[in-house]
Amino acid sequence: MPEMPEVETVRRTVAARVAGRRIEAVEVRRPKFVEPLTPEEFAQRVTGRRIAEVDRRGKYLILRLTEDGAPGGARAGSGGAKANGAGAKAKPAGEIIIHLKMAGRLLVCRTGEVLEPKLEKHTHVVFRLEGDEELRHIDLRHFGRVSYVAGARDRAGYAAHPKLKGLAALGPEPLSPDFTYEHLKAGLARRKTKIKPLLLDQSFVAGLGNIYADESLYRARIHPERRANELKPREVRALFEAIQGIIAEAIAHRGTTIATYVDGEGRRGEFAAMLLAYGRTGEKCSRCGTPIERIVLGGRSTHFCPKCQKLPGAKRRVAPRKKVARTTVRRDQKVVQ
DNA sequence: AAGGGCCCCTGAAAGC
DNA sequence: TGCTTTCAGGGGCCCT
Repeated sequence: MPEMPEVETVRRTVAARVAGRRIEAVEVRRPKFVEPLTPEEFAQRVTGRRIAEVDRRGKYLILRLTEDGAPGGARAGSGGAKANGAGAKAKPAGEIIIHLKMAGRLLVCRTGEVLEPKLEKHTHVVFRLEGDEELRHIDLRHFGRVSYVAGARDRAGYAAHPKLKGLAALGPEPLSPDFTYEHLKAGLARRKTKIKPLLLDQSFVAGLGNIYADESLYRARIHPERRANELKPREVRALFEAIQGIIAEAIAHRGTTIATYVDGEGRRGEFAAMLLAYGRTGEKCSRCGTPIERIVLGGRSTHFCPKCQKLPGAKRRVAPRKKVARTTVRRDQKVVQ
């Protein structure tokens, strides 16, 4: 299930293969994927354009197109797509925006290459490129979307598209300079919701999905049902570092393959072996040996260590009244002053 | 604002 | 063995 590290891995592998190349033809096999455009409208807008670069925001992939004026320039080496555009100053001509949802793939294939039947059956959009290769959107679950926006590429432009409200509302990238400890602290303080569902909220932080939310909380030793605004500064700090650490490590390992995920060249990710909580129900916690538990939060399976990730309040059922009262008073006085 | 439920959709796994 | 049911999951959307 592609989350940010998987989508970033797809971005890198796809960019290295398609950046700078012209789209010769488009085949839309399932019209619903390009809605609200019709297959004809979608093909007409995209055909003949050049893929200047492949970008990413959260879990969205963005193919930036230019008019096919200048030759594609450098064939985007290992450095990725962003370095492109130094030579040719072609005009921006719109963007193809792809969300893989949970089972989507973006594969670079030779033109006409026949894949296994299951993949052929669920190939929904094919971009035929110059140079005898094609970029295929394959989705076993049919949840994904391929959208087109003209020029704009700003939040307002995305917000106007019926399928891109989420992109328009994305929060900061976890590895970007916008995502700071202070930002996280302030954001958490404003919310009373449980921390796990909040981490899945793409407008809060972009790119975390079920796997990395669980892993981040596990690493930070925070129970998934803790209220966001009740986390202590130490815990917020730990969470901040856990999120950045996990995401960076997962990208370095080219993502996590549980079932179907592969990158733009069909390779699996290697991070699954390093997961310590997600999918490890009943297995021993790597820190304390307690069996990992699974609960459901906001409709998502959630994995955690009940000993390392405690829920305060659940166990101090018989607190000595005197002490509690005194502590409260003291705290109140401090706050008032 | 929070949270529950539903929906999209298919394949795998579990149940019978 | 084979058929049927359940579940998983990203994220939008509606309702309370």
